[in-house]
Amino acid sequence: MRRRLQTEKLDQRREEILDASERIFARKGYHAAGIADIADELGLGHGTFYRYFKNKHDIALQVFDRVMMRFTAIGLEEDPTASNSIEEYRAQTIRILHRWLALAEERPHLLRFFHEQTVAVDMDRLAHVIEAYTLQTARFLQNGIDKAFLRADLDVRNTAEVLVALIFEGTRRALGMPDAEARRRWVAAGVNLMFDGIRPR
Amino acid sequence: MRRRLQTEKLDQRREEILDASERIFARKGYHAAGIADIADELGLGHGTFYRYFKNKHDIALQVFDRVMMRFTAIGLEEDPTASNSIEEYRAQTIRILHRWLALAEERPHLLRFFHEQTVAVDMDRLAHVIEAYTLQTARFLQNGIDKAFLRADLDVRNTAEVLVALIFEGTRRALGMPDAEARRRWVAAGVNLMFDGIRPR
Amino acid sequence: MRRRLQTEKLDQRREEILDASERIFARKGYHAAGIADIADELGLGHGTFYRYFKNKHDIALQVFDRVMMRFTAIGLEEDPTASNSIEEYRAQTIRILHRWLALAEERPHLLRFFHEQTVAVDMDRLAHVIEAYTLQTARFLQNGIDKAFLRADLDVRNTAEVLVALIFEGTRRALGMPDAEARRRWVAAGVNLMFDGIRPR
Amino acid sequence: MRRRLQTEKLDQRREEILDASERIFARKGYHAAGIADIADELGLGHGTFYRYFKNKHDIALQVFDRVMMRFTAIGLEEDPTASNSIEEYRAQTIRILHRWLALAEERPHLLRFFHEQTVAVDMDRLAHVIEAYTLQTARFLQNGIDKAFLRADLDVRNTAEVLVALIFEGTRRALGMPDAEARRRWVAAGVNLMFDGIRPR
DNA sequence: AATGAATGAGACTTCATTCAT
DNA sequence: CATGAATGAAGTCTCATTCAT
Repeated sequence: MRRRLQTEKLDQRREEILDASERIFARKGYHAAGIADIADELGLGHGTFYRYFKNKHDIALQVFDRVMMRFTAIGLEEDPTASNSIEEYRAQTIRILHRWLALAEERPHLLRFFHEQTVAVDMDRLAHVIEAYTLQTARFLQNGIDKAFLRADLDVRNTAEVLVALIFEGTRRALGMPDAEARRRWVAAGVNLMFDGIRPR
Repeated sequence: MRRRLQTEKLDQRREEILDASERIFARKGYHAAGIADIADELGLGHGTFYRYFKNKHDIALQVFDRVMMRFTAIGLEEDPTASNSIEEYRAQTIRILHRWLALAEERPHLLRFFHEQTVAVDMDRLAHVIEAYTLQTARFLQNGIDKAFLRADLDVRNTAEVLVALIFEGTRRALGMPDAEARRRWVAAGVNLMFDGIRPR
Repeated sequence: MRRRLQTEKLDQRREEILDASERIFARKGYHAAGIADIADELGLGHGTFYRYFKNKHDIALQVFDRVMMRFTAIGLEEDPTASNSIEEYRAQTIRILHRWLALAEERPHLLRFFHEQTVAVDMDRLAHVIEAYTLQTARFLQNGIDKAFLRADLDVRNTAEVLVALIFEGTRRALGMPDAEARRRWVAAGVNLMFDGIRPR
Repeated sequence: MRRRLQTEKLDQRREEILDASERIFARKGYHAAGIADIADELGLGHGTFYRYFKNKHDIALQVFDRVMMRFTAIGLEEDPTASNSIEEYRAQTIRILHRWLALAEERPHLLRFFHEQTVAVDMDRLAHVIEAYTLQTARFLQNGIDKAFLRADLDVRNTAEVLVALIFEGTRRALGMPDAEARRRWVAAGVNLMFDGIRPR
């Protein structure tokens, strides 16, 4: 029991360091961020790091993973078979995107990781996250085809990839936008394109 | 004439260094790349750089600009008012995308710059390129609306942004693909989404 | 208390580095002296410097200031109004000069700073020290005139400057002399000149 | 004869480079001055130097020697035995000092060499010049003693050294002064001190 | 004889990591 | 466990000097 408390305390400190690193990495980028910066952010000695993380790259990796997990959770917690009509799927899509936006608005620095930290961490790591997201998106599309509310001739795999690309790059842009209203219009334009394309009906 | 030859030779050396730097930066990223790496690539002394470029950042900037220019040229050399029907526009779009792919296939490392060098060079520089591309895309869309072969209710500005996001992120993915055939399928899926969306007609 | 001890230790190390730098700068001059030389002198890693001093120029400045302070202290700690007769002033002058000599003999490298480090550090810094010394000397002269043991027609300001020039340049020469006896004769010749000139009485 | 012309032309170029180097060294100091600066000053390629001078240090040495020679000439061209009275010697002294000032005023950069280039060139070289000057000054003093217009108990050698120190350091100061009038007053104060000291008669 | 492109030794500086306290 | 002083590898940049043209 004593041991358990000890461990919890350690885990808490570990978490604090991860939080601080997340902020610092987002603010300055991997290379410009120094271990000292993170230490200062917490008022710790920088030697203390090395009790919790092997080295700078190790911290970066874990920060990256944690950020990724937050975003992937949003997509993965939706049931790909829940929608039974195009309207439901459209609503579900918008719901997911708005959750992304909400997370990004709440923690504006998070999204920098998708794109700027790619060099620092394993390229493979990001590829893995993207693959998971693509598969999930494909499940949504397949569900629509099965239930005949999406075009039967859809190239599921590639279209899923296109959509994921759109989501990732889109959210990056979203952060540069001045206000929530602009972001919502952007999402609307994206969803319209996704569902109806640019050709007149 | 003597002077002219001299200058040409210098320009050639300058070009060689830019070429080598492009390769090295693409291979290792800005931070990991050392001046020495670039020097070795050419079999030159590293001091030679500083006869042609002020410092490391200066080289990075110029490499970045050169790469950008190649890609932007592709989009900007097409006439946004050339298409008079949806079929023509579709063909034009596919033509542009295939030119991007061709360039990317020919020089596989180029596209890394769009996304990984953003920290190294001015963020503004990339923003500027993207803005130019977005405006050009908007012209294409407006042309289609004017000639009634695109949906009249299109949010031109935001849709243009969405499409540019799609192109930039899409081409990045394209590089990770195994073969040209896969890339072509990806482009097809993208173009289909762009023109017709996922809803059945 | 713990903190206090820590700080003292740091200050001590800072002082050691200043001492070593003083020796090295005096031995080789600012430009020829490398950070590595100073590090070696102390058996430290050269990185250790940068924990105590911003950069090479910063060290030079502080060494220079410290050396200056030692010499200026000698002149400034005497009371310019203490002497009431020419004999007393002569004695006071000799006392000051012998203190300079003693300091120079004790630390033979110190005086090089007055003349050889001028380029490295701010020219203004030396000018400031000299001005302070000149003013102090002028006070001595004025005291003598007021008490009528010095010539009434003395150009106080300019004569003070001449004397300071003599002291500074003179002490530099003193260092090149073989023995203490030679130095004392030099000082005697200087003081004789100062008080009585070369014209017979 | 052809050979002679050739040689003259070379000597002329050599002289030009020495002139330019003198200006540049005086302006920036030995270390900060680059071979390129001197080359630019003349509109020459910097490789051309190495046809005339072995290396940077070699140029510095020769520039230094040339500058020294100009100043020493002033003192050495006067006859130490010419004066037969204290008034004549005083006039002679003032004449020499005013020639120094005139040279310094005409070429304001020259005097920097006495003091700031000491590190760059051999310390011995300057010592040699100073020794020559001291000997000459001693001859003047001895002449005065022999002819009984100077104090018989003068320590000739040391007083000569003191006077030379005064001249060298004094002229340095003179350069920092705002106008010719200020310089003249300084010289007057110096000469008064030299002849009569500060004690009232 | 003149040039200036190329060179590389050498100097400075940073910062991730270690380890004695 | 925490600390932060010490370290030195690694990287950038300068500039005197050489040498092919």
